[in-house]
Amino acid sequence: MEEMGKKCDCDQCQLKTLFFSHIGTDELSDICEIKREENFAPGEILINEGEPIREFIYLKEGLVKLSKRTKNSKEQILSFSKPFDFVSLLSVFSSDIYKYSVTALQPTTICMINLEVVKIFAQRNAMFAMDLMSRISEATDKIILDNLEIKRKNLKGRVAHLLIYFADNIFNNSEFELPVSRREIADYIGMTTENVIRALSEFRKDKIIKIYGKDIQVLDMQRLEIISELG
Amino acid sequence: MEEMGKKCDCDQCQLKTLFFSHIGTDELSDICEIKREENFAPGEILINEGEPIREFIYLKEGLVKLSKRTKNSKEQILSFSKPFDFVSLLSVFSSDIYKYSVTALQPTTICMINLEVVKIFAQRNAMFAMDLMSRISEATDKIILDNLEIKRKNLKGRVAHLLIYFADNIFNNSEFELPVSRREIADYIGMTTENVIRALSEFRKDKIIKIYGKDIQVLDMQRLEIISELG
DNA sequence: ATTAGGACATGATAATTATCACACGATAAT
DNA sequence: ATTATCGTGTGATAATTATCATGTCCTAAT
Repeated sequence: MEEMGKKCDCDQCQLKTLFFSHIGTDELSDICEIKREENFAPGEILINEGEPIREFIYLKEGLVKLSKRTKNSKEQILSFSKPFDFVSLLSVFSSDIYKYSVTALQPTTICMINLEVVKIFAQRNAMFAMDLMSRISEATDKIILDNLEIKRKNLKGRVAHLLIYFADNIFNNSEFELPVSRREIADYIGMTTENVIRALSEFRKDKIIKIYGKDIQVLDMQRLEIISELG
Repeated sequence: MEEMGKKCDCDQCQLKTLFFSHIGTDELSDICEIKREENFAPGEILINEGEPIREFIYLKEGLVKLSKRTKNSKEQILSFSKPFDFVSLLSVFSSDIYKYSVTALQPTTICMINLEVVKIFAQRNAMFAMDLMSRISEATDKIILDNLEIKRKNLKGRVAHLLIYFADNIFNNSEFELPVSRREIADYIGMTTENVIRALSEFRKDKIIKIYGKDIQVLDMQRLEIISELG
């Protein structure tokens, strides 16, 4: 968790157009002055469930998991998020404490702005507020739709779904390094670790994927898609 | 689906304070002029998945289900909503077509306002926009949290969870008439109809509930809660 | 160097859930 | 009146998933 960025490069920020598109250049430099950038190594916790929400946070770079702890302290994973799928947005306007934890899975950079400042901006600039709303809706809609998809599949279908998700949405490559453990996959799809491992092993035996530890190579995407669809 | 309400009684509306609290009396009478009220009988469809979103809709009275159709045309139920848990909000700002269907389970009254008008209000009145955001976040947070709860439970725990939900959140009574079929319960908790029936039968045999068709009487709420928690 | 713990892996067995078959009553359609 | 359909209900059996046991490999801690 290392402090960064004194210089104001917000106008260079790739994310600027995404949800600051309705903020003028002068206002943007104001934001630039007060924003803070932070880096997190894989495994580091960005946000801890139960903490008060003080900052508005968005993902600039990296990959994170959103999770929640059950009463018997097991972890349930809600979603994985990359830049543009926002993070702190979820509970920001419905609660004053975080309902979910956020943990880095890959080296991650976030940008933080004091929440009160964002609220003032939103009150002054309705188009900005509308943009925020769209982002909230999109992020939560994704989570809800994805969870529905997973719910209707069986073990193999769920694991296939996840592999396709990483290949197509996160890495844009049929070969990638799993950024999560087998247990995390289990916590996400709602099955046991053993069964996740078994499903992966079967995919390997059926020559649908190759496995070298965390490295996955999808050999037969078509079959994986069929399994995800019918499973 | 019967047209209603010419007279402007928005200032009498119980919901007014909830999300129109930042709209002045003069603006409110403008809204009142353009709003439309509609009634739906149980089983009638308020919103059909795939339809364009033209109206901003909120529940004034009644009970609805939010659902989505899978590719093999099975129904998945996302949530049940009563007034204050908003409805059309979900996809309103993230898409221009509805991603979910909404169906009345009990006699239901909705209030509709042209979406463009609402957007103009939101742009003019930032506090109103902030209120809207809170509502969206709350509604979606509820769905996400509830689905997580269900995910970690087994068959009996899920059925118990649903019974408690109806008793405590919808009817405020340990005795109530199920507003849904056994199949709809199954579509909600992600199990088969037969197993939902079996779970209910077992609760009956164990004297935890009484069943007269759709009428349910919870005899032992404590035991039901234990089942919901541990199940 | 040794120990402890965690991630990955596999097999055996138990528990849970789905599927199929059948039945009955109510209701809608003709 | 009769057929068809749907919701409810139960039992038998099959399929799926969880649990428990065990082992290996790797890494962190001492």
